[in-house]
Amino acid sequence: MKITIKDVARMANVSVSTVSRVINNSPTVGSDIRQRVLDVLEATQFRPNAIARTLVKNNSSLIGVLLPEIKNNVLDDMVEGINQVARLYGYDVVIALSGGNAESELHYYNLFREMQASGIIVSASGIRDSLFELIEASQIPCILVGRDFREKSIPSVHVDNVSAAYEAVTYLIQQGHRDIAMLRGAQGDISAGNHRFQGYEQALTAAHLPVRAERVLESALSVEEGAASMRKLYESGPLPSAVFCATDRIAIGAMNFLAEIGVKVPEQVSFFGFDDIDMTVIIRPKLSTVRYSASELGMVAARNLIKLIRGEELSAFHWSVSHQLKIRDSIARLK
Amino acid sequence: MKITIKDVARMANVSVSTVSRVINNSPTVGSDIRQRVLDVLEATQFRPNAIARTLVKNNSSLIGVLLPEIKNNVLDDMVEGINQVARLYGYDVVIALSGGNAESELHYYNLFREMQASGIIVSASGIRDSLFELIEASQIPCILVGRDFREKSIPSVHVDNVSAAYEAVTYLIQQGHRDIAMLRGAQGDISAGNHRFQGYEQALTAAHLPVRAERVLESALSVEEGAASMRKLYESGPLPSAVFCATDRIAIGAMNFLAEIGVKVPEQVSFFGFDDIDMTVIIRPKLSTVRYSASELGMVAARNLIKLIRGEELSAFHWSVSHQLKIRDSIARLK
DNA sequence: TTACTTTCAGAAAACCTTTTCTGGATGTGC
DNA sequence: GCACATCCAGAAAAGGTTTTCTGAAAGTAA
Repeated sequence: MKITIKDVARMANVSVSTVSRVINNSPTVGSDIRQRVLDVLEATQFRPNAIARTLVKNNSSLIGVLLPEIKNNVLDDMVEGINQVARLYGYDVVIALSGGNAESELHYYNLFREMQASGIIVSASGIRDSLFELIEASQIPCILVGRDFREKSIPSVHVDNVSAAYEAVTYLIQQGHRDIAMLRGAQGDISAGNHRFQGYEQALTAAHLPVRAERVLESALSVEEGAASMRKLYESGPLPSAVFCATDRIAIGAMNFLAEIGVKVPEQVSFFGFDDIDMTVIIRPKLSTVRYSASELGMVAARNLIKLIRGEELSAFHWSVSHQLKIRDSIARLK
Repeated sequence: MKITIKDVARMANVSVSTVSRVINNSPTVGSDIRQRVLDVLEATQFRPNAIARTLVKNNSSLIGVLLPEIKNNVLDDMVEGINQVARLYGYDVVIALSGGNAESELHYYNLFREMQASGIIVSASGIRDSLFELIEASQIPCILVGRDFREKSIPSVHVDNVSAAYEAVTYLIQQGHRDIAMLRGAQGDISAGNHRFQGYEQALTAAHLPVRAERVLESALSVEEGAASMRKLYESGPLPSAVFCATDRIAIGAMNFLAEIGVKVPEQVSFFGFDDIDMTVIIRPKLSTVRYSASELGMVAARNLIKLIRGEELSAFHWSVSHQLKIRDSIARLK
């Protein structure tokens, strides 16, 4: 049998209202009675039913975070950032994992809605249009993370993927590379990959280099898929002099494949990654990559979501987080 | 203004009870009226308030998962496993991240309690005694994962860390190693590390080898800490011929440190890891390690938690999940 | 037709809090 | 001693849903 506020009231010989007032630190209760209630509270280890409280207050103080998966190393830091500012403002954050599955995605988004979450943060890699429509239709505060959605009607925070990719590829060009391939994310699935591809395109074009379709391969984000894509590239003709990868994991898989067949990095092929996960400095050669702060991503998202919840004015509708190139050992300078 | 079941009832010209019955597929409503309600439901996109429902049903169908962090690669697979069976049985799973912080740990555990979660799964690495007492005191179904708690009163599922470590270290001994160091997790913090250390001790003792305190170093679970511990070991005297590490991440960090100072693995020092994360086959030499199925861990936990929730008889109180040695290139055979 | 059962929808209670409203007791100013 | 304000605690309403209870209408058997 679960203990309720009624039980506490009975045991302390006061009304339920009084108990509630003590729990919520209302000053309008005498110190002797307050102490009596406090004692019972302590003795019973009573925790108020948040469900009932949310119902009457019509406010859950809950922020839902919807992620596709967590293997992706950057998400841990991001959630950490969200947690940090959310807790500061008195919100709790709970996470749901969609497994990258459209049905799950909708299910958990709706769960957050039904749980009366105050707001929702959606990690946008892999997000489907169906979820989009739902977000736009429902009036619950929501922020997208990790994907550049300048064109859309939902506020978002992201790395400026286009610029970052542009800078990375331009660096490769400056090092003398002319035949630069790209291992991008799957076309429809991850929009960050799309934007990184745009940056790649723009950099080549700006340098009057051709963008050749056979030099651009799709790959899922995993190490294994990176290796598979690299194999395809290898088998399809002469090796490019450099490869720009949509994520570090793809790059690591690709480099590993080359190592196994005896191709030397960076002597024969140079590599550029994206994300700066911890393994970039473990593998040999150390991977050059684009670094950004995932926790900052989370903090900006949480901060603005809370503004949205409170009905405050937003300073902007889309924010980006700074990035920088980390040049390490995976790039050869061509004369 | 939020739309409620009352609004739907009014619009369909029926009572709220009838709407509720339609939503919950009660057969006791005529087909013409049902259709009328269904139409309004469709038109309004109404979602019942889960908060109110939980309050009256006294059943949330929610499983809370409390994790220290998610950078640890195995947790993703574990949650995947939990999700899979939970959804099968009609439960939703939400995750909270404690950041390995005692206060957060209690906070989120209590949040799950207050949210009337049907059950809770706690990933036990890093768990504090305060949380323990709380779990034992509250009568809400709970299962511990990832740590061997045979001695405790809370049901748990885990890898048999003692045996697995015993087998790994015994393998090293069979390969001719006599001076085997261990990089274990921090003493109090991670109990899996404790049990893995026990296995290490037992294997040495069984082979009549001494367990020398200066050969056992504590290390947090990260790559960076693994490197730091290895540096300490290196500076404290002659190198051991083999190192058994409590996790792959520690091993990877340690091996990387040796690579940087020019010590050859496995020629000069052999390595054994634990977890079989994806990077074990990427680094050179490929790391020998202990493999187990994290998703199985999650599935067993979820399955038994649901039994507990339903009040069914448990087949056991502690379960273990199978493991196997993955022998790769990080171990030299000594003559 | 009568008496009875069956079908189906509405009324109302219940779930557990918070909060407004009410009113009794006490204190204050004249 | 009276009018009034102040303080504090209890009563009750509210929040949105589910479910039991009730009862009207329709159907069935004699």
